[in-house]
Amino acid sequence: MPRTPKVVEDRREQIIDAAISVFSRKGFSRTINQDIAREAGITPGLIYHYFENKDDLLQAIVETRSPLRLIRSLPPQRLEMPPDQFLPFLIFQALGVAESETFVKLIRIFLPEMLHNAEALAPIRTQLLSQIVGFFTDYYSHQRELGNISHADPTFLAQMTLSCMIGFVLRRQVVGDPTVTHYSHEQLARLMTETILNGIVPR
Amino acid sequence: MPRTPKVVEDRREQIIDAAISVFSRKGFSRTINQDIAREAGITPGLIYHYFENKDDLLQAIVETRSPLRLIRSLPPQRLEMPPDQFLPFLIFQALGVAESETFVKLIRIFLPEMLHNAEALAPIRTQLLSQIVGFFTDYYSHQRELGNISHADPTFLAQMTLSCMIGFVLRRQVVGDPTVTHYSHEQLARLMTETILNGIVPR
Amino acid sequence: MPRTPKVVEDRREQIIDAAISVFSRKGFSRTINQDIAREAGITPGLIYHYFENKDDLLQAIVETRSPLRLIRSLPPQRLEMPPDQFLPFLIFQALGVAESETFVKLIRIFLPEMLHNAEALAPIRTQLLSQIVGFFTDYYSHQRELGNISHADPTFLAQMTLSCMIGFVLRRQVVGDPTVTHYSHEQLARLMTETILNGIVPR
Amino acid sequence: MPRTPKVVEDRREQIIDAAISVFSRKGFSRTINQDIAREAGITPGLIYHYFENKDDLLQAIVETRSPLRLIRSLPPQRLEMPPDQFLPFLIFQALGVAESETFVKLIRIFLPEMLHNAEALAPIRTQLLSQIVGFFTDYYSHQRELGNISHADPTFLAQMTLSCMIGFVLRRQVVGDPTVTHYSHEQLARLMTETILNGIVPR
DNA sequence: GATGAATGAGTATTCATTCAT
DNA sequence: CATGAATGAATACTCATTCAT
Repeated sequence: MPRTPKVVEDRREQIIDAAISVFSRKGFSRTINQDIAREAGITPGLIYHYFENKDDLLQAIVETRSPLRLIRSLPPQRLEMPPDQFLPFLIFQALGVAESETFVKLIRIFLPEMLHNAEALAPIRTQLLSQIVGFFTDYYSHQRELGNISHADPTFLAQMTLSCMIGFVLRRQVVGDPTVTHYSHEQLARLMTETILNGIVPR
Repeated sequence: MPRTPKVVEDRREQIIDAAISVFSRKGFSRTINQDIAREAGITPGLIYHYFENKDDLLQAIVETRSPLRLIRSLPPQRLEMPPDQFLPFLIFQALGVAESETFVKLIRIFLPEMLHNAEALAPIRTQLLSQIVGFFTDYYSHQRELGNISHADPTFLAQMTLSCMIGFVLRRQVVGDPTVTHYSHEQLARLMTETILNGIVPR
Repeated sequence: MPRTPKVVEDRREQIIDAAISVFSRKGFSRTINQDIAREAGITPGLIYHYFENKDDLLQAIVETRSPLRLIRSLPPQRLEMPPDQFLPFLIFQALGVAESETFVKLIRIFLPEMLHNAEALAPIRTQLLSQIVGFFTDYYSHQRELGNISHADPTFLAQMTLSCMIGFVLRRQVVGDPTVTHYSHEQLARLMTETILNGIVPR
Repeated sequence: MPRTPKVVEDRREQIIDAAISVFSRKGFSRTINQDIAREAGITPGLIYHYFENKDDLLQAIVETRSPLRLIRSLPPQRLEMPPDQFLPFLIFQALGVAESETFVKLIRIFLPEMLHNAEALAPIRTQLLSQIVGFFTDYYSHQRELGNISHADPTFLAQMTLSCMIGFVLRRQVVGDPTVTHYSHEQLARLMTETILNGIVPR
């Protein structure tokens, strides 16, 4: 069995992992190749054996570590579950992914680059979020047909659910807002669900 | 009164404004002093008459253009208004500020720097958001006492309202998510309010 | 009177002169910026104040030191002189230019680059030589009309005269062929003229 | 007889041929070992089994592909032929060699290196040209004794004939001068001979 | 013999910062 | 105040060469 391809892949992976760590810590621009090489335990020249240049390395991160595939882990068979059961479960799961060490690293890399290096990260902008919105919209539409929810506009409801989670994750993991870091995932899932379901007007 | 100090102030302001424009467009690291000078219509050397160095210029932006003061525009006298009147008004106002050209520029500068240049932006993290959360908490607490809302935890409700708005603004202005950019501020204010007030469970 | 433009021009010229010296000695590829800077008595970074990059510096040499203008020094009023007077004079003058220190330096730079960096030196290839050929053709045509020469094809005669001089200069200055370096310009002019005029067949 | 040495020779030849192709196209300095390896269908490391380093490979080209041996193809037995028969034949033959694909490649390699990498190519400079000059000198001297030519200085006549051919070849193959590329070898041989024989003064 | 991953010295280029004018 | 030439340290990237496999 061939050994060479395996080695190549491993070293490439290793450099990508090292780059993710350093980029997420110092940012893409502030990271020098020596940082990546040190983290990967290699010399800087070797990076260019596997990648055209620094931008290509970033691109490789986007392509091989893209959170796009995470979407596929969303459970389509649960569309039948009513919101009071499904939302806590889904939010809890989603927070688990979005606040995992790996995912947070990627956010810390992609978010700034999305702002000032737009073209490199177009797929994330255009695909990732619209997939998630689509998933939520499908769920809410289905539940509305079942009579389980009353909301007039499933698409906006999807947008709002997603925005709300993004807002929390951003403040907790990116901004480091000290006023929201103390909630557990369980608490967040329960409190968000409750609010979304019942609203705030007394019944 | 001497004229010179005034001129100095003006020139400082002019450089700060130029820096905000360029930083927000290209990012702090990718901006070179020549960019700022060109935008300000001066030469690079002159920047060093008014600022110690590039970091000091960023610091000056934080100090003189901090959105902290925007909070003071929040209308404390309206605490008595019931949520169905106050929320649409407040959200509409908040979106007007948060999605104003000036504010968006600052977000585009501060968000990445907050991630990878933490110390420089500590005040924003620690003060700005907690003030807003405080404002919302006060409002919701008061309304709860008035019996206008039923929510058990005014603080979490404040957190969620804020996260939701942040999520929307981030996707619209920073990520450029094409699935949410078509809503008008009026629509967003109305739809968000409706959802927050009534929830999604049929009554 | 403004001083700045003058200084800028001088420094640019100085760098170009330094580059010509080093390029002609070591060749373009083998010359590092530190060589040029040392020769010019500056630091390498300053080169980039005046030139985009190394190729741009070569381009500047082509444009500002091009031997194209030397052609204009060819004496058009002498077209009437018969070949036995004109050729020795012209060849002597041409050798004086072509074997001047300045011109030889340029040949040593341009000849290799013409081979392997073609696009940068297109003007020299397409303009310089055709101008010279044109000059000779005009002269020989005119002399033929005057009955002073019998050659059937003035254009080929022009080509041959030029090729002959180029061949001598190449061997003397570029190849360093030891078998031709001992001729003086006067000797070369006299011997070449004699051969061109009379040929080698006994009359 | 062992087979291995033969293979070694073949592989060496193959690398030399590849190097000649790439060097002549891109120049020695601009060629990287990967270029040579690709052209030869091998990997870069293998080059170092057959050559010490890049310079050694150039040296091997000089030694094994030197055009010095081409001289031996010059027809010594024809010294008796009068110039009006011999010159057209000789020039035609010489052009055929000098403008052959192989020879032109070598010129394109050696000419630049001769300028900026002098020591490596000393033999070519000192031997090749003096052999050719010697051949011509012998011929012209002999013909002068036979009374077939009147020229006073056979050595200079040899120099001039050679320079003239070199000038043509240089302009056609190296400089790419568009004003001389249209002549056929036959035309060149005939026109040059005619001019050398008769000169341009009417008889 | 052959590979190609790995090294490390070298080099072009960038750019914040200084400072003489 | 203002300029912009000048510096020099940093840094991305290249490539000849080595060597374990």
